[in-house]
Amino acid sequence: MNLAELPKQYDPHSAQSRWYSFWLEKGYFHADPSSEKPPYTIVIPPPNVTGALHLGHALNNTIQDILIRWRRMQGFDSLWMPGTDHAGIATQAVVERRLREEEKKTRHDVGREGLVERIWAWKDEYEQRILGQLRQMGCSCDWDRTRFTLDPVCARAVRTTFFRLFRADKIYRGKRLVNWDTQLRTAVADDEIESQQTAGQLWTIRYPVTGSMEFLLVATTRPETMLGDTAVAVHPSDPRYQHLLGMTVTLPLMDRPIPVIGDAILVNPEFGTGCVKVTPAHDPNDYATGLRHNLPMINLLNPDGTYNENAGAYAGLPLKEVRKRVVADLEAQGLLVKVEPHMLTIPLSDRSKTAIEPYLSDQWFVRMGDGEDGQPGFAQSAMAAVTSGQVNITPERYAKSYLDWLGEKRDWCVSRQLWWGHRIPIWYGPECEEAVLEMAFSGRDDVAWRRAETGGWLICSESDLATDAMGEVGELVQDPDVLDTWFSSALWPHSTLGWPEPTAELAKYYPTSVLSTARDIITLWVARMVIFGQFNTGGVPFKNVFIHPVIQDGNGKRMSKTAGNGIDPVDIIDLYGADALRYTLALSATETQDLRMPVEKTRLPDGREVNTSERFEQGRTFPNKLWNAARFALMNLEGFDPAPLRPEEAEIEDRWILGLLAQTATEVTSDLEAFRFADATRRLRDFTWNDFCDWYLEFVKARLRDDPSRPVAQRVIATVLDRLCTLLHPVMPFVTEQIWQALGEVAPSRGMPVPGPAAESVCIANWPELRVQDWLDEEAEATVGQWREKISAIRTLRSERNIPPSAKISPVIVAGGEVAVRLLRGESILASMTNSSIMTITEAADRSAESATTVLADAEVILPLEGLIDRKEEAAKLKKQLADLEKPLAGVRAKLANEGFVARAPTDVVEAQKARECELLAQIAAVLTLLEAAERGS
RNA sequence: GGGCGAUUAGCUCAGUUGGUUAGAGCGCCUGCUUUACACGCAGGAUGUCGGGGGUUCGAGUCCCUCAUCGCCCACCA
Repeated sequence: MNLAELPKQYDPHSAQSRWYSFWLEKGYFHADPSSEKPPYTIVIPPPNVTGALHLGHALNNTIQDILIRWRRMQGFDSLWMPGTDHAGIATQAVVERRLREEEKKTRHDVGREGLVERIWAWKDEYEQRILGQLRQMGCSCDWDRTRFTLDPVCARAVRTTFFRLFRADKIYRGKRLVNWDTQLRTAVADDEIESQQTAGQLWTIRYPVTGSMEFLLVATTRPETMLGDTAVAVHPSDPRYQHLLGMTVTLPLMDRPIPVIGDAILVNPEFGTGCVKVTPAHDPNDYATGLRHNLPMINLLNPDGTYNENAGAYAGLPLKEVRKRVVADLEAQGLLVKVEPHMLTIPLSDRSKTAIEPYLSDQWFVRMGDGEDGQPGFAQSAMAAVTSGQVNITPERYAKSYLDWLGEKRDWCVSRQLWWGHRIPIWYGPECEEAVLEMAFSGRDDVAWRRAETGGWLICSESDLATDAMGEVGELVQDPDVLDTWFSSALWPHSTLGWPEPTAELAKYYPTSVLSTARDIITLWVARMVIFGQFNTGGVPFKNVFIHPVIQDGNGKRMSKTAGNGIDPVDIIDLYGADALRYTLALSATETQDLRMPVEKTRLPDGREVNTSERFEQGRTFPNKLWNAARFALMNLEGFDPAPLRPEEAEIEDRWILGLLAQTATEVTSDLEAFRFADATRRLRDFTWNDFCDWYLEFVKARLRDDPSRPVAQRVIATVLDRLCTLLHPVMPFVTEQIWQALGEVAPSRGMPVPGPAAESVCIANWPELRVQDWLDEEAEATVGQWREKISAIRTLRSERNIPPSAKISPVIVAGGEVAVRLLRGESILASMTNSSIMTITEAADRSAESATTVLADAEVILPLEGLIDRKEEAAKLKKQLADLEKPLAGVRAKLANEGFVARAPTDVVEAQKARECELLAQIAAVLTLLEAAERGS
């Protein structure tokens, strides 16, 4: 092995570029539906093409790559389907913003085609960037299959789905109160809204009772909406207003009579005046009230947020201006009673950050509820998928939010008044007899129609219809709206596999194995994938859902670009390498719902100041540790001879490390099966660092120099390193490949009990399936445990007495019977690991000599230090040992003195306490003897 | 208002079904360029397990309650 190739410090960047292209060349990431191997599939949650990947993506993709690489090594035909999401409103919003800022233009200036063209250009740029970042992270996606939610394959799936929904009457058009974004001029989903606490005002207005001197007082936070009031509601049993029920009040400013109605749902008689103005077209509660009482619904708003002709004198004015004037006019007429400060939460659009207006408009909805025939609807079936266990959610608690949300069975508004997205495949046809349609589309099973509520026809088609498809009868006009982004996202697990075509991919890889995502889209995305998966394919889209934690900064705040507390995964890769990023994230992926990363600033080599977190340091040190363990191995593998060796034929420390390796491999496998990424990673770290490096490699150093058992040690080292590379590869693909390749040069054939040729890449090496019972060795475990304990005791004595590391001493271990037998085999090991000249293990020793002593449970460790120690100090130390032993003894005795404990605790627990008592007493006796000797001597 | 989660060492977190003296990493202190690694080695210090109550022979762990923080949902005339 050329040591020049093995620098002391591992260089992650050269390994990254070298091995990623190697993997691509070899085609390891490509899944093959014709292969005999069983499938293992993950579809990537497609990142939005709005921008670059953030740390949350890095975490999620690390998790997915761990699973995919692990299963690939286990012999599965692993498919990780990559792709990106067009993210309708989000992407259009950023491109529109840029248009405004850079060219001072609106989307109307550039037109529909012009805008969409610009968004495609944006998409191309960001898609490349995102996919590039995934590659930088080492993600083993099947790039040949990369999809985009707006590409022809996905578009086909969207069309077909919409058409089938339409035909099955699962989708309908209706006027509903929606959340309207007046800036983007589109409906937005409930989930695309965030609430903001604001200091507002509460206006109390006087409504004169028609034909009377009486007034009703109503309070409102939005006085401008009064123009659209169509009733005033009181509680039906409120004694104050009984006499007014059925009468009318005159709506000020509009001079319109509106009824006084009784409504027990809307009105809380305890609150305010007990009178509520009802504006059905501009408030969700009022809308419901309007439906209950069959009230007129007066829409005051134009799509752009100005008031329309229904607002009378206020028509054409923007909403804020209307408010000002309405308040002023009311005040002028003496109808404004008071204005009070009032805290309220206003809904803001996620994308444009402008206030959302409830707005009555025509939209498309997917029916979620059960059918009139009693057949379970979409929501019900999707709930059943989880309650029946067809879909498993981890951690379990998240099943609740899924079920709660679906339980509401709210219809899903799928239309958006945007230009970027899948155009709704609906054409509005002229009023005519149905026979005309049958004629026009005879013989076509890809066209379906339904009467529109507003007259004419709604015609749905899987393929585009020409405007003149109905000839002279009239023009067809396509619905200008597009579908909610989540419509295409909901199809992702099957659309990416080619549905509705009966592809080999669909047959083999569907349903997918795991979906990994964050909890905020359990409802938006996960639930809807189940719904459309069931509708289109008759089966669930995935067997497991893993919900990973959300990354926050050190103060528990969400990371965000605007707050400046975000960590860019690419910066972390630049600083520490991809393996470091992945390792740290894997180590952090516990079952908690939040994951905190204290953020700090640092400077990159190129001088740029970026955010990082000290937590990534461990991602830097661990690969380096592994790298150096490998260097040590490679330096010592000269003359490596790959002969067969059974664990039981090896030395005691060999048997110990091999047993531990087998146990670790088994535990790591079950951790991964249960999505316990942090446990798996921590276990591997501990084994590598605390067992293999700290102890095993130190144990065998002497053997590797000149010892007949050198070849055996070499075989063990090669085996452990080989298996460690495979176990760690899913977490740290680059450093493990680098080591694997280097190891291949000196030990192309390796392994135990019978060596075999190593795979050409650790990517495709076999995952360790070590039968623990074949490798575990209790005797070795006990013996090495003894060694470790004694070595630590000697080291502590040396350190406490300030014995320089260079000073050779000759410790004595006084141990009885069985313990001594076990220790004897390790005399040389103990000596070399404590820098001792001679190690004496005996059953008796002279306690009067000048020495430092520690009393262990089964032995005394004596450091003869003639002339080097202060007897008084030694006596003090012994007294401290005594105190340290008496404290637990008191505890044990208190327990044993407790009759309840002795009577009720399990026998083994009581016995353990008794044994502990004996042990402590023996230790105390030994310390007392030493103490006497010490005091006599001084 | 409803739900979920968190609260353990200075920081970030583990702590399986209750059972010896509560752990790790980082940070801190002491010593070491010991031939793989100073991104390292050896040793060390540091905890009223958020407060209170309860169940139990025994509680970081189970129950109740309060407090603080975070997230989600709903509502706010």
